[in-house]
Amino acid sequence: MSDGAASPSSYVFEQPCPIRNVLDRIGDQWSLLVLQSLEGGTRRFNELSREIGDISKQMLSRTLKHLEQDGFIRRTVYAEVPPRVEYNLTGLGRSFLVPMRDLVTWADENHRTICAARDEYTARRAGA
Amino acid sequence: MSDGAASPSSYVFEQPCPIRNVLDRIGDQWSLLVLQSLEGGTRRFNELSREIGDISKQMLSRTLKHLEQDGFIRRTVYAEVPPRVEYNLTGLGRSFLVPMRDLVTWADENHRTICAARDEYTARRAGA
DNA sequence: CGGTATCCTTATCGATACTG
DNA sequence: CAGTATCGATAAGGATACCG
Repeated sequence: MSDGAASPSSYVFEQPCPIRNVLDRIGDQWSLLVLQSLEGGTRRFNELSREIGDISKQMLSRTLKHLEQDGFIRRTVYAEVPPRVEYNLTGLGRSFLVPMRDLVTWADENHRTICAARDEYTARRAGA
Repeated sequence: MSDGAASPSSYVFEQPCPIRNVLDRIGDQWSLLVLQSLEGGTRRFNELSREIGDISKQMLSRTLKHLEQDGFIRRTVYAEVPPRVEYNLTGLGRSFLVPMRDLVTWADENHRTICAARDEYTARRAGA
């Protein structure tokens, strides 16, 4: 606070906001799942597809491309037949998972409270 | 559920995943902005609208309803003319912002690296 | 195997007119 | 002031055929 820079939260409302720029990317349906999967080690395209389960090839492809583009993951192609492509986390990707894990933990610890709040809200509307 | 159970990340792939259920809600375009704004204290509808700037009335209304429904914020109606409605954070909402702030800080600290990675990716595709 | 291109359906969102 | 209802544009997403 007292150091020169403003706190990060002070400019989340600015129009090209760097924080929103970053968070919007990983806030999508699939990025977190892919990252979690890769945390378990190197994975190939179809391994990821099977592990995540309900993701389409297109979305997996896009998500991987985005993550690679942002430097979260590394894509390695082996000149073999049949072709082999491996994905794994970069240091950046790994470092991202640190604060992310706290948020996941929070969600885990509070989802019951949240569900209860939703039910209560619904009940109030119905009963009122 | 958390006691003695597997780590939260172990069931992010399950179909009705509580973590995704929670994170999908606050991962939208506006929830975080509204929460950040309310962190500054009690706000009224049009105050939020002005502070966030580029949000439509409809989206603000929906976002507020979702956040209220999930127990992140409290909506207080005063029986006055003209009508006055105030929004503020609940304890749950406040507690959510703790891990969220770490993620925002991470995004703030790493957005340059990410932008550089994006540029490099683009350059590689163009130059290759 | 590891994707991309295409088609089509559905969800999202902004603008705005209207209500209490 | 504080929203809700309706409409239309657009983007996201799934299914799948096809390519290297």
